[in-house]
Amino acid sequence: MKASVNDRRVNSGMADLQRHGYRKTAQRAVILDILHNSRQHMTAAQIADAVETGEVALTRSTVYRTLETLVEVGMLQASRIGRSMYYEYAQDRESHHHLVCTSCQATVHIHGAEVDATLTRAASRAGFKVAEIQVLVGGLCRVCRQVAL
Amino acid sequence: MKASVNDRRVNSGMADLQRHGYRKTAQRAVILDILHNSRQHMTAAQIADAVETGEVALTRSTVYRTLETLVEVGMLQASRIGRSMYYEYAQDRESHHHLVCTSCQATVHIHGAEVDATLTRAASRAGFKVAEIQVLVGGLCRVCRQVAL
DNA sequence: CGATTGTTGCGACTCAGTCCCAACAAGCCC
DNA sequence: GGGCTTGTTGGGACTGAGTCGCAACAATCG
Repeated sequence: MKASVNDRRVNSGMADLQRHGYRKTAQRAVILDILHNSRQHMTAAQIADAVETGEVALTRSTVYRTLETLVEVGMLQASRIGRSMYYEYAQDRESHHHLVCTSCQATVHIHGAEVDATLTRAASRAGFKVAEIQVLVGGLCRVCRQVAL
Repeated sequence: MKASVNDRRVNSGMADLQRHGYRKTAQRAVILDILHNSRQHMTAAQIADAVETGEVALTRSTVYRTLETLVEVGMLQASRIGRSMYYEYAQDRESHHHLVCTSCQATVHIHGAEVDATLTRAASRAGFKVAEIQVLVGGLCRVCRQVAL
């Protein structure tokens, strides 16, 4: 099926796109929609799968390119976990990091402000101007710790 | 050329291997040697290239497997930067994180203790038992900042 | 509505690993 | 020192996660 901007699902506030000189397209709306509704981070592959079950089809390259531009305009946040990037809808623009259970993959957010400040301080002592901070904590969640006993 | 444990280069202190029930092999010695001499972290691919210029040849799978076991016995430290893992000789066992220049790829270490403590505290509040912490700070190094002006 | 130019689809390609299995070689015992 | 056992390696196929080039398409502007 061909995608069109006139789909119902669109209008989730894609004005940010236009402000950055990008066009509003059905594909961008669909991906934003999926991430917005899922309320959790997803890989490009998961998003592609989610799209397939919908009424609009988009290719892998489009998924990747779209995610990139949506991150650029600030509508999505990206973070790397292991070999793949995960994307989530940028609700609160506040910095957060991820805590991932190595056993069940459960993920929780932790506030990033304090860690970010410490890292930024250390970086400037080394003469660096920080552009991005990636933090990932792996471990056993409460439930998996119980099971492991 | 066939590799043998009788090569000169071996004996860099592979006792750790045996303590963990692993055998001493020429391949393990070569990789350890390269990382020890390079004094910087390298990807599996870089290590494979470095090996090729030497007198012993080892395959890609061996490089990956060897890196894995050397990390396991604590002789190497691994950290992910972008899509690939980097390995470095574990000299000081003290925790450190990486600061990478997004322009020239220069990398410097920063002490990890403080950040690790903050993250560990946050994690236990969330019920997690921390197993590993990955931190990566990207930015512009002093030199590249000058150039960018 | 028509022209312009940003976007998408498609397929080929790369990079970073991972996996399997037969050949090989450390380490142990005699 | 010579076998035997079993851990290790080589070689090659395979996978996951992207990336790239280009022609077809569609949002936006006038």
